[in-house]
Amino acid sequence: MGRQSCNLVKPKLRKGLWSPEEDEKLFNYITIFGVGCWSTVPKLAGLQRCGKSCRLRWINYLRPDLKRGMFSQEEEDLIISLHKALGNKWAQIAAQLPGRTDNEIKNLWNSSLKKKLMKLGIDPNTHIPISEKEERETPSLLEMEQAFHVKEASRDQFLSKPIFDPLLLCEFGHDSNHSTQLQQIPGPNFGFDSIIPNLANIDGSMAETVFCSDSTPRMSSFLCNEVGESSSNSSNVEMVENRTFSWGDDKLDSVFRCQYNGFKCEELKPSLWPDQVQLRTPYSEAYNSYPLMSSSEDLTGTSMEFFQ
DNA sequence: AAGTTAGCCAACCGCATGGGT
DNA sequence: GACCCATGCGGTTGGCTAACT
Repeated sequence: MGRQSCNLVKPKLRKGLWSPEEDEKLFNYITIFGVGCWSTVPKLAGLQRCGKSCRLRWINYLRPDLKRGMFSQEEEDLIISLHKALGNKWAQIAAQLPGRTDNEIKNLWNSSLKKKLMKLGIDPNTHIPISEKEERETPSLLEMEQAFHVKEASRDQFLSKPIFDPLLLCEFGHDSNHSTQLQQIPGPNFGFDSIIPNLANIDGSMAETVFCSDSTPRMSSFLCNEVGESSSNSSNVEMVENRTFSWGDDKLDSVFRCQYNGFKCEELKPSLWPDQVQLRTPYSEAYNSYPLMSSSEDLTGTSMEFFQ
């Protein structure tokens, strides 16, 4: 139905943290008269708060049956299994944990449990092991061809062409402070167009909306466009992590990250090298696996090629 | 010591729902 | 059925604090 929030109806109402005096007034009122009509509680209890705020304060903090302190391992396990079954139904989850509030559980989930699961390699949203999930989601070559609209190209042509993803980190150009420099991929030989609309055309040329000069890495061009900047200055692109590749044993163990005006824009996670490379873009929360990648031995000032 | 960053938690906000008129 | 109102729920925000630079 949509209604005005209580503070708009009564603009003089107090907001923010509760003082001990307010807590005492509310606690005394509820212990004497019990929980009834919340909208009348503030007036009767002598509080400059809206009923909604009083209800929340009581439920989340003042209620005498609340359990204080850290969550036990058993409670955490229960929350995880309940979340697996119920999803973000915090009230339903809280109903299974006496003395715990939905808000408390939600906060625990967002600040701690999510990260714990991710560390264990489990997707906190689906509760599926991430490796298994990626396996399910990694497209076949045929799917990739279809997904990227390589309609005219024959399979052989497709395979022979370097695969180009405009968000790949090597597109960020070089960092003079580091020994390894990654520069432009050959322009016209893209195997498929971008997942990003209007960035690269099917023939491999860049879309017209990209305005930065040739000397500017295309990723930053894209980002410049994305944020509607009018300047082609790429100095806003900052390499926040740029460790030297280890190519000697065909193993790549570093992760690159870049920021654009503080916005983390992508990571390249080559843990599956040499069979796959995982890439995260601003458009994908999860890493997507892309098959194969090869490179010339000396990356300095050279291109990287992506092929099957 | 001062500034910055990250984590945590309390509280707010908007929307959905259900009951009463 | 339409409207009003109270309550409940889940997502988000803001502020405090500790850790880090």
